[in-house]
Amino acid sequence: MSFEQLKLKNQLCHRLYMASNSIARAYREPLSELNLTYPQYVVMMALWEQDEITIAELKDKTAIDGGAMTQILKKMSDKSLLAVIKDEHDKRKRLVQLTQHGQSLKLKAADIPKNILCKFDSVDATQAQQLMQLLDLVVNDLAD
Amino acid sequence: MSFEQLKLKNQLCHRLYMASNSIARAYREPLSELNLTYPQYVVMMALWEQDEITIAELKDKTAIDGGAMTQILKKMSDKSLLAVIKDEHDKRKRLVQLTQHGQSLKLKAADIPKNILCKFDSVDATQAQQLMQLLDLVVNDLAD
DNA sequence: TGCAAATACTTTGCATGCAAATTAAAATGC
DNA sequence: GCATTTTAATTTGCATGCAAAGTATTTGCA
Repeated sequence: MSFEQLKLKNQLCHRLYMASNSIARAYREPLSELNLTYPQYVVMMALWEQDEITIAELKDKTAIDGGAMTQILKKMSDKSLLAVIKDEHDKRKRLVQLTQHGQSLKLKAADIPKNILCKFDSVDATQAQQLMQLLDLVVNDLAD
Repeated sequence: MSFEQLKLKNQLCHRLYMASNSIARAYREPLSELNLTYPQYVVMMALWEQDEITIAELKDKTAIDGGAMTQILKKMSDKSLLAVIKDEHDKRKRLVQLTQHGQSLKLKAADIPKNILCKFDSVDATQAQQLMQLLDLVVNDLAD
């Protein structure tokens, strides 16, 4: 038996593993200038779109794990990027709110996506769109 | 300014992040039956293809970080899946060798890829191929 | 009304991913 | 030949990703 199905070159999962790590690595340098890790940047993007949302909503938007989210928000709060405040209507919930500093960082981050995209010599805009659509299918099919 | 480029729905990186985590999560259950984590499974696939290679070659094939690789190999060695032996020709190098147990696990793993693939209701074989090709472009463009 | 079940988070423990520092050994260069 | 550089791994420290257990509230319902 050749076990073709077990060869690394045929594994979609391994491609995703490498691509995800590669792109996260590519963001590392530009994000370090903002003193942000990649997941922290994802949280910031979510909050720049909509501020003052609950932790649960933030988890939905970012797909970041709950256990990790607590730690990430704590570190971001320590850096005065945001504040986590109680929801008076439902004391189980907590609201996440950008600080002035957190809001102002949006301007500094504005050029990052462009600077990453310019590294893609072989992938044009159409292919990038196509790639995102295919990835959405994968994510949806694997969702519970 | 709308800052479209900072919206999560436009981030290829976030799609990759979610897709990679999703698929790794999908492997978790079937792999737990083999007592393997996902990166350990990747190491096994590499060794099933070619046994008795150096750690450096294993890193190349798997794209697993060196620091992590040492830990992963130690755990796999503790589980008697493989052995790490000295290379007598070059004492800097170490060779990784599957045990009988490690080799025999290949049969039990043979059905895993199929069982994952059947979760993809929306992605046919052609799209999966296309997706892998696009991911290869991304990885290559981001390679140093 | 009162209690079990569901929610929203936090905490804990384990397994990476990654950068940087360290160690050991081999290859180079002068 | 020998010091310098390069290569191969390991070690260390930090930041997640994730499952499972724990805590505090709120809902649902009998």
